[in-house]
Amino acid sequence: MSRAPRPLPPSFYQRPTEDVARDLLGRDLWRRLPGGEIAGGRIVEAEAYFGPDDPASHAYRRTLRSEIMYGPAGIAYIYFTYGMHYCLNVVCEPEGTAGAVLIRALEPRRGLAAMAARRGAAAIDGRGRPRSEAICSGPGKLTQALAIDHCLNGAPLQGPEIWLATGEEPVPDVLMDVTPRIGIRRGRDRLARFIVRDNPCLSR
DNA sequence: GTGACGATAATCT
DNA sequence: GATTATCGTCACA
Repeated sequence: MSRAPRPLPPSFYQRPTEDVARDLLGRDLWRRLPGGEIAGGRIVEAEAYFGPDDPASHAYRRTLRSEIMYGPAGIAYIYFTYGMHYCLNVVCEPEGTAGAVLIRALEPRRGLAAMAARRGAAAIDGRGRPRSEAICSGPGKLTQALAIDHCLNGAPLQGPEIWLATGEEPVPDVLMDVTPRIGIRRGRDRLARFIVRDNPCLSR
């Protein structure tokens, strides 16, 4: 007996950010692309960002941009950075407490050709086949592959444009690893990056 | 295989 | 005016 895949409910996200980040490994992220096709895959890398005590977090200071991290859980926080890239976060914690998880990498499972086409030459091999380890192996890559931009900032994560689901392939505890976060200057000491060890689709 | 570097614009001081 | 939760390309080994 198979259950229809159902989106993770807001209560999933209304917990300590670190718990959500760890629990997101192995879950599926799906996106209805502008053409209507469903694309996405399995989360293999995620980072937790906290509140006023975390200098790496946008919520270190409460500003117009970071206000969304203080809001209700279960919605998307998408920001633009380096003049070029979007990054996808999921807002966590009860309303009033800041926290979000940055989705950093997916193992592509569906819509590979469409995602690879959006990513360009770097995601296609010599024979024109999608390179699965190059499609969603980074926070900027996966938003490009899935057509995620500022228009989805604040969108609910229960669909229909974007949603997360239980996942068909859970991650065994022995394959989960924790490391410092990537690409930050302050807050490097904190172990808040969660990965599926040795997965070929991790970011660099 | 590694490391340096430029692109490019929103956000904040 | 400085900074940035990134990526692809280019040297060089």
